[in-house]
Amino acid sequence: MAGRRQGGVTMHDVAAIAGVSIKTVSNVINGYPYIRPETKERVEAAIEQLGYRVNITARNLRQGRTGMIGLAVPELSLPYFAELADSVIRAAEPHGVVVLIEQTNAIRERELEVLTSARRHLTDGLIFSPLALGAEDRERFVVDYPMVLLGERIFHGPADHVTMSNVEAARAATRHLVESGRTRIAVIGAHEGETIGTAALRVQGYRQALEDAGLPFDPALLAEAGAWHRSTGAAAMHRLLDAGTEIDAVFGLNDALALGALRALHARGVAVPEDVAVLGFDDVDDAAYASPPLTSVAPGREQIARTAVELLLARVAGTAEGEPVEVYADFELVVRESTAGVHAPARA
Amino acid sequence: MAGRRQGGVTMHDVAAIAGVSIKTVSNVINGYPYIRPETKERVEAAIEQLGYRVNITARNLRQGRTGMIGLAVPELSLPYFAELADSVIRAAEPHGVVVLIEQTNAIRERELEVLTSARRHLTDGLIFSPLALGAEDRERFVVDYPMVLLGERIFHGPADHVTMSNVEAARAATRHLVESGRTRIAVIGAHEGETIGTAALRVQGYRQALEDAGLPFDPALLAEAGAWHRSTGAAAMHRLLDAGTEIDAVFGLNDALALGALRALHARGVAVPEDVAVLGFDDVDDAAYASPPLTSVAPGREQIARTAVELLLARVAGTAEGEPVEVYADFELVVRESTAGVHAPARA
DNA sequence: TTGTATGCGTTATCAC
DNA sequence: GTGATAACGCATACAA
Repeated sequence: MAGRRQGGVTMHDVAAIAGVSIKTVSNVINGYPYIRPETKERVEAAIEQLGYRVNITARNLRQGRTGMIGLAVPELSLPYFAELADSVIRAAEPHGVVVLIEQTNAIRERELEVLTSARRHLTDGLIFSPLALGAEDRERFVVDYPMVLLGERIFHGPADHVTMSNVEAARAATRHLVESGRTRIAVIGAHEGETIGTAALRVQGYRQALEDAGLPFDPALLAEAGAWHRSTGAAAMHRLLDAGTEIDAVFGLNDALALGALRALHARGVAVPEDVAVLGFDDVDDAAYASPPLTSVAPGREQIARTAVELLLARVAGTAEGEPVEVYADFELVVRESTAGVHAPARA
Repeated sequence: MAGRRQGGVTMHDVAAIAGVSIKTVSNVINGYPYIRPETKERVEAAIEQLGYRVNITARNLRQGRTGMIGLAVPELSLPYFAELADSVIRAAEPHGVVVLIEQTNAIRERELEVLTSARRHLTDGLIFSPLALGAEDRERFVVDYPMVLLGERIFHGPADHVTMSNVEAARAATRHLVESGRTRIAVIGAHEGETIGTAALRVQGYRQALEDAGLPFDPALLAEAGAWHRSTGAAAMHRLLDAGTEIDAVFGLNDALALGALRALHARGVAVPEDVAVLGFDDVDDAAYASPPLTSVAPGREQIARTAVELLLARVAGTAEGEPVEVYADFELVVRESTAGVHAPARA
């Protein structure tokens, strides 16, 4: 018995029972309009009786499409990507498309493998959020299937790209801190020497905002954090405090970092927002429930997901052709308690 | 050009270039040992030259297996399920199996749809964590494909089942609170009138622990929360505080509820753990980074994922037959600051 | 060691 | 309106 699973009942069986040809069964299933009602009923009865379900694999082979798209992200344990995956699945649903999720763990080899895997033949297209590959790998992204890139690793690449205005968003976030009287704003999550990627763009926005306000830029306020997790955010915050650097605000380059910093500040008895304001980026669900609730930049996740799915499916359908497009999703600064109040300048 | 994507190069093309038959190409790809080295080289060269990749859909149709399993969960935005999905994907990987995630949003119709969808033909089996369906739907779970159930909605059902000892775990958690001197322990997330499901089991463990300690059970300490989100946890906590119920500990039936309660306590100026201890369930990543860090029950997520995948694949391969099995994963109480210190009884 | 031929379960192209 | 029949791309029994 260990062989015949999944019913094994085919269109032929249905056709035999209904006393019609296999083509007619197919017609009924696919909603072909010109069928005599009684024929249709007979077929439907047979389908019901046998518990028949179409074999999608066979249909896929025949049609050359699978109704699946791939989504490659670092890992679902990271709330941002879990929420992104949620949004992508929801966005694909109305199109009758399901999502195959692949985790790369931000490992270079795995990201390369995603691009060339035989699985690419199993999906109609790929939404890819690389974290390890970058501009220097540009030619690896030249592929023969529809792809939409997310994030800040590749710009003007060979594929459609959905991203957000990181520089502008970070600038607006920093401006918000400046406007509430903060002058010694630390940044957690910097990647030294990097000129491309999320960190670099957000630091750039931060510096622009300082410049806008006529505030000096102090490198001592930049704290490194390779992986953007809470633990690294907390560690970086501790380092800043240990170094005795004067600080009245912290800009975590993502929420995990900011929440980690929040935790460290709390542990050290630093009051938030009274002594130090904290601001994050991504507006994950957690942000609203931190103590105090975390001010954060909402990157328009739903919009990013929807846009990515639509761009991808348009390429799949062949309705979109030509040059890759670049879409910037809208962002919004969500102000909460962690940056509340007007601060008296550190040095009067 | 909007038609021929994905190369469209087949084994026939490779065979033609290599000057061999399609069978030989197939042999090379599938690692058939008895091939003359020079033949193999020629084939590999042709594959390289044409950029050929096997069409998995065709292979699937031929072999009657897809190398995919389905994972149906409420939603990935809930950290517990995001982390579970992560673990399932990782557990499937060494078996060369990928995971198709479907979200049910805990909606009854969608959970039923998962069971009967044509997509079931696309996966070799299903790992299903229902939240809306229950024991009364037992016969809906009688299906003709391999399935492993997760959670606490169905016991002794028609499919393999991986779960945890909710009663024991809740009992151990409550005992921990009792042992640190707490006597007025509120529970957040109860589902009134429910006798089955996660909430009922955990409340049962809570009551057992009270009984063990000779403490009375006070219904006023049970706070309802339909959906187990932070917002509902916070709301329930506020209701308890508003009601003036005397409380020196809170047991959130999951971490989201506990974190919401933590937030509410903080907002009301109640000190944790000094005035009120807080304890959660699931040990999601957030728990360790709350303020204060949240004591929680770790439900053995990795073990659950691994066991589920292995059970499922054994059924798929036909190496496991016979009656459904029921596996209880190990749990562990992770004690953190939110329950620290020994509390002086509320009433001396 | 390699080639030929058949079928997996659909959909599509024609006839009828 | 409906029915034969040929693909879709691969794996495999059977030959050679």
